[in-house]
Amino acid sequence: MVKSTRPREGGTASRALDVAERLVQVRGFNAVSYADVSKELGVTTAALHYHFAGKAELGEALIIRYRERFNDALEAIDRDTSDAHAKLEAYADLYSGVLRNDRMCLCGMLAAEFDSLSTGMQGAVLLFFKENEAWLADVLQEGREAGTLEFKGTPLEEGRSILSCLEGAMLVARSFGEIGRFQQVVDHLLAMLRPSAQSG
Amino acid sequence: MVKSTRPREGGTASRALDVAERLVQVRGFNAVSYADVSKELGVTTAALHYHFAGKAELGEALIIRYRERFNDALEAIDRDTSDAHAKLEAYADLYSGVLRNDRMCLCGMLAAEFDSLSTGMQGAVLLFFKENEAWLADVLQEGREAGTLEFKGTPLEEGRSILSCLEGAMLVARSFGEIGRFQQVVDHLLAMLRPSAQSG
DNA sequence: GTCTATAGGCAGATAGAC
DNA sequence: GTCTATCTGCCTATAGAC
Repeated sequence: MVKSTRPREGGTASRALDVAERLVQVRGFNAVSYADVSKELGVTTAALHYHFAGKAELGEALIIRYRERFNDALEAIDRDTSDAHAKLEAYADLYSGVLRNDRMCLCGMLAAEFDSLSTGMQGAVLLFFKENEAWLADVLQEGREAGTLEFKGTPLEEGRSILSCLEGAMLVARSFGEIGRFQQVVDHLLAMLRPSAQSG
Repeated sequence: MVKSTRPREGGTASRALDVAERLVQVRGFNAVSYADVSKELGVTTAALHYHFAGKAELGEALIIRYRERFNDALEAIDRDTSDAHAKLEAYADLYSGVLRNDRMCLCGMLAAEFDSLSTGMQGAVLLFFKENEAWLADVLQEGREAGTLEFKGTPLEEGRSILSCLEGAMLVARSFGEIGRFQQVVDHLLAMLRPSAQSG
């Protein structure tokens, strides 16, 4: 079960998650230590253990909060945007924002380290992906019905492709330190979804 | 400079690379230790240090050999296949093979851990990507001229998109343990390149 | 909630014998 | 080329004072 005991905003637990999130998104989970987080936080590792029983629990809390915030952002998109194509652009912008902060998507990063994670963290990562795919599928379905998006196969299949491509584009673009590489893939993907888009 | 001092096939250095390669592709570089590799190899860590000065040197040798073998495979595709579309299918099959062994692309894995790698390893990873993109660009150019492939933009841009999408598809598919997810993205990408392919 | 102190283990790495 | 032995440092984690 992926529960959410939201730590109080501004409290130590919350700030610990802020620091850990950034470090993990930049270096990877296995390259971040309790000492890294607690030092930057200005407390001892013992204090950190008071808030999170172990590194795995800290990692799980990290994913859960990331996922909740991401879902909030998706709801905001649904609220503010009606056109399906514009929703996809807004979705891609979420990723662009992460990349501009020199970070990788938290769950994309953890997907690479998947086999070395606790089962709790693994489950939380997969849940994040599933919810993203489901949201994308809904948007694609809307767009298809409204005639503003065209694609082969089912909305879920197309959503899965989009998620995979965005994660990969982040991964590679960040290595090169060239955000333009990410945007190019996004433009390519969105162009393919335009009604009657010719491939060549 | 990315030099290649090929270790003798079957020797300790070569077998060490075999073991390390598999472990890194499964767990990630930062979750693999000298002890892990040497233990599985049946030698001590001191012996491993005789062949590779440090973990970074081992890592670099890993990428260099991986890259050389990958380039050999690309040459083989060029030799055995004339149709551009078939070349792309063969290229995707290289990745499928990696995934079937429950592994991630070595350089995709290291791209996630990029910021925690030595500069030598970083350079080798980027070189791998660049060479892949260049090969893809060549194939795409051939296909466009032969009329067997259609795509928007330059061959290099399209090649970069393909590389990113394949790496991302591996990343996500492997987390779910569902190779079918990877194949679905591949089918989608290849379908988009068919001449006169309609998007919807 | 945070601290000091410390345990126990594993990391990468080296010296020197064989 | 491989070994034993060892070093130093960092890791996660805990006990107990404040």
